[in-house]
Amino acid sequence: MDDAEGTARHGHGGRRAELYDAIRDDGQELAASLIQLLHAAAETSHLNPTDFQCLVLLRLGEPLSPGEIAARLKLATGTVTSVVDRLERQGLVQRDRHPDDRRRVVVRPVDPPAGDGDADGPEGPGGPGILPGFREPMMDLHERYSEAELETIADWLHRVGGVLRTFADRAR
Amino acid sequence: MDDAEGTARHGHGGRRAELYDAIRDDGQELAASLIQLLHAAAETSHLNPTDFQCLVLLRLGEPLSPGEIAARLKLATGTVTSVVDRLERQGLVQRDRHPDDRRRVVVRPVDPPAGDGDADGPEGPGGPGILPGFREPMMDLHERYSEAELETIADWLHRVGGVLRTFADRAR
DNA sequence: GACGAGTATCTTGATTTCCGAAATATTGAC
DNA sequence: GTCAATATTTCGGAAATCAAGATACTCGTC
Repeated sequence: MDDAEGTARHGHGGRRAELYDAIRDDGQELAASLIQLLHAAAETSHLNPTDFQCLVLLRLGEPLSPGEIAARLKLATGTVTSVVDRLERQGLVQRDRHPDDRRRVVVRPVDPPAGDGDADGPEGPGGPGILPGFREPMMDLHERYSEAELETIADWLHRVGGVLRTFADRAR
Repeated sequence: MDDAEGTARHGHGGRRAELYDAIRDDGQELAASLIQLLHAAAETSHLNPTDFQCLVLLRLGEPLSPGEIAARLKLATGTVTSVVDRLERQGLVQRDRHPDDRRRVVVRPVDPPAGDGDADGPEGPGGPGILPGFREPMMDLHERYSEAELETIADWLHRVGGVLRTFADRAR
């Protein structure tokens, strides 16, 4: 079904296949880099990988309950208690009881404050200093592209995110 | 690079800023999904997160020495010995001595064979079944785009990979 | 050739993290 | 008001991780 609409074998359609491969290879390389980055960032934060990843999840998304964290990180619920304990002890997160359902606890990141690390302006939602110094090179990179191209990139990113989220959700 | 310098404040240049934000937000969401996916995939592989991430690194890149793995994953060298022991015991990697420098060991993934999980054709270099069933939705997704757009995406992915790799390398 | 400095991997014992199951607290239905 | 259901925490044991020392190999120098 690859060449479904017929394009993949359209004379010089090999170009298209090349692009698929390039995107896949670059994507994999990027994933590998991300893994290493995850550990490097944890290291510099003086956090163990699990605690750090938990914190990233909270900062990049919405507040989560311990049970949710356990499900997403595939940890035992008891483990999450320890993780949140450690993060809370360091003042990085905060436990609040759910207003409606008081057996629930919501874990919220604390002090998500100033910018992306190299910017001091008010940062966007959920985007605190996970990766200090990352913003600038990305801005530089994006200057290379036209508005239309950025449109394409944003669209693609959004859709890939959807695919990945579907995958992540399915595994629960 | 088209209207390079002055565009970000060009009357309705707000559109550009919007796109920057969208790319950042979607990118972060994607990173969060990737973290969850990492643990889910480890779970289904019956591997602990560290072992799994080590395996991914080996499969997605070139064979690495234990010392290299330790540096990239920020682990003690002794830990890597255990990790590789476990992976080797399960037949997932293989230790080879370096031909020239025999105190060195190179860890190579074993049996990287058939496809991406849902494809049976010969898979590309280093791209075994890390994520079964991922190929198809991605192919479907990419059919939405023109060749020129794919060109843009591939280019962007490649360059972002470069930025991330720089970051990962710097932390060593 | 053999010696010593330098480098890479592998052991070992102590510490930390993680899991699994039972205990506690709260809700919602009957 | 009682009881089943759900969510979090506690607790002991197992596993993974670290730090430092031991071992093995290479390379430059004599």
